[in-house]
Amino acid sequence: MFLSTSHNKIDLKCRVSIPASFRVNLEKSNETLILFKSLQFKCIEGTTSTRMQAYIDAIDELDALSDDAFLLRMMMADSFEIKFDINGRVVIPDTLMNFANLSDKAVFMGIGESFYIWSPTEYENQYMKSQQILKEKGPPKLILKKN
Amino acid sequence: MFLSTSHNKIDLKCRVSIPASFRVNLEKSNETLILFKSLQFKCIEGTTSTRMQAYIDAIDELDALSDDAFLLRMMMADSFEIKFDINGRVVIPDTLMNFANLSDKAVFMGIGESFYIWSPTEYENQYMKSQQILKEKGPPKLILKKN
DNA sequence: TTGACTACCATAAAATCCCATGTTATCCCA
DNA sequence: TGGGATAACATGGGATTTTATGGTAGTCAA
Repeated sequence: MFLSTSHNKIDLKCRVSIPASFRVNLEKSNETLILFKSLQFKCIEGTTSTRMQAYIDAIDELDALSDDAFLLRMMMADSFEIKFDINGRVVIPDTLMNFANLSDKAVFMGIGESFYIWSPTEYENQYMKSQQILKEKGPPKLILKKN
Repeated sequence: MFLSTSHNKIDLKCRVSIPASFRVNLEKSNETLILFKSLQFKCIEGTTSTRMQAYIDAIDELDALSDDAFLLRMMMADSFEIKFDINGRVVIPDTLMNFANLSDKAVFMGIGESFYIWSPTEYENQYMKSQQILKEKGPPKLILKKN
């Protein structure tokens, strides 16, 4: 489970510390980390290799000529298997730095099975948006059912 | 089951004792504790990791682009897996301290499948409100389902 | 030989662990 | 049923370990 949010610094070599709790999560289940362009937002998404494999398998279920399959294959092409250094840091590939508009700060946001890496400003925007939706539409129906 | 109410002190390191009965509850079922921002109130909600995992699984069931999925992901970002120290205390993350307006005292309120942590004043308000509603509208029409 | 990349070392700040203590609740036996 | 003994609980403080992050040295390839 990837939970919680933290703000870490990106140095001149594009190194960032992955939050310790995320790292532990990966280590416990003996998973390697995959980073890729989010299909929904201007941010990087991180997840386990197992979950990435599930995406790959899902492509085979689709019509091979469909737009969906095409997009998913493109996503794979912009995915990176990432290694940690001894201190729990990773280097963010240039492509992803540019895509997510990252420079010197990164916001890590755990969303359960995976996590997002945002630029601070983009994170701010999305957070505001969620508060707005919550205010207008109330909590997800799922929550009310289970309570 | 989380039941009953208790008032505990928060120290300068943001540590609080989780009421023993809540702790026993978690230990018996071998659960870890998750704390997160309530989507309904200005308080912290505590629950088991199993229950949180159910929410996470639910995200994959939803349309990934829907508002509900978006809000649930945001909820994960404001959730924390919490460890106990040897005395049954936890540290409340800064984000949650601020959100629930906590400083030196916390009110723990068991509500069945989860529990709330309120600031004393906010707790007072909500309690008053419930008494008021009870007085005006009478007791809730509760229908117990037979299994 | 230079430039990019990787592995490793260093350090301050923060989180965590563990011991100590007063207080409250529980037990047990007369 | 009373009351002392015992255990459980809530809380304080200090020692220790992690974590995030800066820097340096080594490696490989163009």
